Amino acid sequence: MSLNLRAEVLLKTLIERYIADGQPVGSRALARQAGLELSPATVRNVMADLEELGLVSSPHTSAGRVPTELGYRVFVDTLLRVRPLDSSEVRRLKGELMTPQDMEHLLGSASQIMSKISKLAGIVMVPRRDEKAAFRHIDFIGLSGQRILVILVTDDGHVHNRIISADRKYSPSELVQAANYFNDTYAGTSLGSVKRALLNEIQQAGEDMQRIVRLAVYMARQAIDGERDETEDLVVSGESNLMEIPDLGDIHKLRKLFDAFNTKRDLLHLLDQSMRAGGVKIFIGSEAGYEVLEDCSVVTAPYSADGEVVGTLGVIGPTRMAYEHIIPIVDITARLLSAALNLQ
Amino acid sequence: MSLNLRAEVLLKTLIERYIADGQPVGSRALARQAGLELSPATVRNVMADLEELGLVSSPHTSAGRVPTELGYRVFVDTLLRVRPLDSSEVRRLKGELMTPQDMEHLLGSASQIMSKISKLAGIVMVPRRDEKAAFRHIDFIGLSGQRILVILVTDDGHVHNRIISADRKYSPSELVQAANYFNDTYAGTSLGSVKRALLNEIQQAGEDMQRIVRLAVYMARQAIDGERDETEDLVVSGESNLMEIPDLGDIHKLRKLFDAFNTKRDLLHLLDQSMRAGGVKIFIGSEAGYEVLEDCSVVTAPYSADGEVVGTLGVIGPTRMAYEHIIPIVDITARLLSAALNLQ
DNA sequence: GCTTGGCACTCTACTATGGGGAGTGCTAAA
DNA sequence: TTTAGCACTCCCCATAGTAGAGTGCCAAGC
Repeated sequence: MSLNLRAEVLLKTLIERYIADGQPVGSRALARQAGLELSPATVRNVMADLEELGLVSSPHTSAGRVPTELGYRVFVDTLLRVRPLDSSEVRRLKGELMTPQDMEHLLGSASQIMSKISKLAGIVMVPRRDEKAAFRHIDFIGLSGQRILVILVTDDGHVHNRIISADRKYSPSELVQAANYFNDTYAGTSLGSVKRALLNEIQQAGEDMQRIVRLAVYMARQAIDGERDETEDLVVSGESNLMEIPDLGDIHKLRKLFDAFNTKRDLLHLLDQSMRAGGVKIFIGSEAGYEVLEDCSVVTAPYSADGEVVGTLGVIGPTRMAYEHIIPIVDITARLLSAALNLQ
Repeated sequence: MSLNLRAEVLLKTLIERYIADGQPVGSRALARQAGLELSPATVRNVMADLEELGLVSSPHTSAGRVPTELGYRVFVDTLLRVRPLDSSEVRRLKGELMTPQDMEHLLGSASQIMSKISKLAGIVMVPRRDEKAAFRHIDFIGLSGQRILVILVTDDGHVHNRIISADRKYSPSELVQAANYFNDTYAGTSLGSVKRALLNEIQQAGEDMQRIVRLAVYMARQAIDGERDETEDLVVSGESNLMEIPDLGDIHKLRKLFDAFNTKRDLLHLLDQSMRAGGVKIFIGSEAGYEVLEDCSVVTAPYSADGEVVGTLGVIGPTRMAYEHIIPIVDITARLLSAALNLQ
């Protein structure tokens, strides 16, 4: 794909203009705005070339031109100059993310602040509870009947709790003993090894194993293995911002998008994809391969804790979004979130 | 307001018909459907009376009649016969709510199942963390730097955690001692008295108070007093169902409604109102006094734990909703949730 | 050979116009 | 009190016409 300078300038101008007001851009307006001293007729010739290359298209014969997904692609890859973030916005981001709070709130704040500044929807993937995370502390607290509240704390400051039904009622002291055994034996070990060790213990100990240990093992396994609730893996904010965007006017498509926010599966896959690559990544329209994201773009960036990438965050909006503004928002938010997490 | 039998039957038929297909109902259709052997002309006379009473209105001269808010009010208060829930739906509700799970998940399930069965939006108010709730257990876990993770468990099985910054770094054994002191001294006391006792201790102990106690007091106060996060007081599900309802077609109004779901304040007030009255309560359109709920109705019912009302749940949908179906859904869900909570 | 002005053409958006249909209110008769 | 009849109103929809924007192409100009 070889574009001469003039074609590039015109494509860039066209897309900027289209992003600004959402109307197809005609040759006259483009000629005036590009600052190239060209007549509309010449611009029309160039447009014909760009159309042949699949970078622009026209909705109908006598409308102006509109960028295609490929056009946006070329734009963000080679023509776009990102605009550094306002210092006031940076301050706002820092204010939200640099106040000490636990991970859950931190991710929520990140999502919200992105959506507020971008006026689009913010998404943050919750880090997978890694098998590498170290076990730190467990508590067993008896509730009524045979129900027991298990609280499991991992080294990254995550607190998981789950209610389980035991085989019988246990006394408070039994529960404390069980917890103590556990905390003494496994503190600092990774969850993965805890799990393996538990399997061993169960197999070797057999019948003569102390009941209290068996209880501890049983409960902790439930807490560690507990199926992950996929709907809690993703934090979404500002969805309703998308309702005011005329590009996404079709209420049925919008509904599907909102369902995707609730289901979360597809979005998680998408975010997962962008975990590998460092830095900001942009998915334009159907590129991502998800039908619901038609007419939408997703700008993502991975964030890290302790020097290791643990998740991704981003912004979802219409394909026609102000990329030069959104990209630094996502970028900076990812950096600040990483910084905040590294403190923990 | 005196309605004779015939007028009542016609009003009831009109509203049922309007709820079913959303079109203004004409005299001819109404005469046929009401089963009263009346001519359209007679029906027209009755309609004129009902219009005078403010129970119906017509969008324009030659359209049929449509119920007003007042009409709906009379309908739900005096004309409506609720339809008992399908046994399959009851089974579904029981299946969701009778599996053991902690309160957080329970409320989420209740909200979701209501929205699924009603195909509208489900809302569940999270019980206020009552000062009457008893303190059960506290844990202090050191994180990096001076950050400490406080885990507070109350008698109702609620787990609160919060990260606080201490004045210096504390060793694990210091933290364990602090927790022990705390658990031994206050277990079983209500949060309210804990708070009062803490204030006393701080004032009396002065300088000679053991540092470890002071730490415990400080941290626990932070955990107990911690400002409540209003956005976590309400669980909303199935919002996107509302996007498919033609009555709420105006995207701007819908947007405002969705914002209300996110802000949650107004909805919480509304739910709070209906806590006092027992049983199902219905708010029709602007009756509730919230602009965003124009064209919407809210069906609510309080739920209880240990014989005391602790919260409210409900369904939000268009004014033109199938009340006779929605009411039992909300009613039964509230009962089942209460039952599930009483087990805890 | 690229650029430009000119021109015919196309397509949309908006407005005006005019039936067709549904439903009403009113009146007079049963 | 109920009913049939009738004139009237208003919406909905299809049709037609117009103005405007923008295109593609051609031929002339630099």
